[in-house]
Amino acid sequence: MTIRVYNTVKRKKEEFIPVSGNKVGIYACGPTVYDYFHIGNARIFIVFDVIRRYLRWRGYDVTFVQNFTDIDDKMIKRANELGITVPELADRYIRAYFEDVEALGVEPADVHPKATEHITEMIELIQALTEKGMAYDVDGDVYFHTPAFKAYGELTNQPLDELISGARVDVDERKKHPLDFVLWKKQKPGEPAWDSPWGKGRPGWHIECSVMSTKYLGDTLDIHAGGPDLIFPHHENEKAQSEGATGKQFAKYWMHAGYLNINQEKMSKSLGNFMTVRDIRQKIAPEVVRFFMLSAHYRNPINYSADLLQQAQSGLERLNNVVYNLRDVLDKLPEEDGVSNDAAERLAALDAFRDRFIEVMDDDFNTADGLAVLFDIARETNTYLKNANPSRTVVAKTLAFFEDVGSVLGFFAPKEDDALDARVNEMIEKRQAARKAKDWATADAIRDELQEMGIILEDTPQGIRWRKK
RNA sequence: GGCGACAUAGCCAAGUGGUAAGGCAGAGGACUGCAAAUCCUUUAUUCCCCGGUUCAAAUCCGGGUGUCGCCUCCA
Repeated sequence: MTIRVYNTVKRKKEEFIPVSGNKVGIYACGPTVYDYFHIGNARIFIVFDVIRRYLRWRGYDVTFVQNFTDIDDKMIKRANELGITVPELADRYIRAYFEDVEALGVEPADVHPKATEHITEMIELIQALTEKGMAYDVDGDVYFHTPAFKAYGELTNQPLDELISGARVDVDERKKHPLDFVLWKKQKPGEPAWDSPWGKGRPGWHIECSVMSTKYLGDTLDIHAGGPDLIFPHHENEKAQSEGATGKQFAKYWMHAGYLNINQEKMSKSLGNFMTVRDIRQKIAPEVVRFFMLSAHYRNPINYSADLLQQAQSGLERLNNVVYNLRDVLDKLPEEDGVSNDAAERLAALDAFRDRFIEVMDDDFNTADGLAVLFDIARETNTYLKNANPSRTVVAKTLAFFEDVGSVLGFFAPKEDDALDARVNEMIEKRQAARKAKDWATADAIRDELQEMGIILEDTPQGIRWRKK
């Protein structure tokens, strides 16, 4: 069984075969660091974090590159508003990016290149395009000439003239073709600028990604990923620049996630209907946001609402509970193996679940189905844990299974907090004493107090258990 | 105008030819001092509508309806 991936450029699922053996290079367009990112952006980060983890888990040697756009119109405008320099602005929001993304369980990329650190390479690429007659200079601005690239429109699935007819923007008279786009922008007074053969200026948006992707991953990327609103013009333009310059295929697979909607409408900065991860983190565990994103297929649009997040939270709690219970039971189990007579059956079932997980994830990363597999194991595990004498091997292997699959989806990592543990244990002892004396009022008061501390206490047939909310 | 996506129970959602996964919420039961957690049972004769192909369709084809998106910066 091989992995199948939906390729935007082909508009269908294809077998995933990397360009070069076991190595997989993934480039994902990163944020423009002029503000906190919103939960629509977060979906992209989470989705491609899981895809990257999964490919690695399946044995591929993955290099994941995600850039920061740290120079463009929005950066300059925002820096001016805040009265700081563009690099200061970038620094502030790059730091915020890493904080928010860590909370969401997204691993840092292998390389996080910044646009401003690759100006030289961008100039070289623009020069190469100019020499090939695919780009032209008009008074310090350099444009890419779209008709010079025959396959222009392939990714968008639209011929050039159709793209023009729908255009909503006034055409710049200096351009040879309405869809020609800027590679190098002439400096305006007060703007940051770099020297170039065309005078002082700064790079256009699309050229950045062409340079930063191929610099770290080679001329042909295995996967180029990004948000769906980047397909046109950003990715179409990147493709034209890169393939125009190298004559080679730029990306073997183009992957795009679905939108995150709010009130049935795309969440976006320009519509102003966005919520940042920064804000939402105060109210809801970022882990729940992650679970919510993964509970639908990555290419389908999902609608965001407080109610849906609540549903996600309940679902995730169920899974977290079973993992918690496994750890708790394992702690208390004697070293020698229990005598559960269906141990062999349980271990075989675990293997079957693992196969199922791989099967659904191999099919274009179906995390919704992957989670369904976990819910099935959860039910069977909960039943098994009611066993008076569970096998230590079964419990340990089941826990290992959850942690292993969790390492792909980004859940179930153990958390340590010893100081709190001591305090909680003390309170539990007091409560047990009260219960023994049938002093239910005191017992319940202690339980309420723990609840305030974010600790949920349960009296199960197997004994007292507590967990952090 | 062109290109595209989506429509499955109260809600979320998987499933692309073989007779409707999973989760949340609800109901009943078991367990329990209570609560929580957990387990069992239960909730779609049916997958937006109308035609067609087929032994067989939620899945394929044609037509329609509705919602959303891209063709400007956006993930």
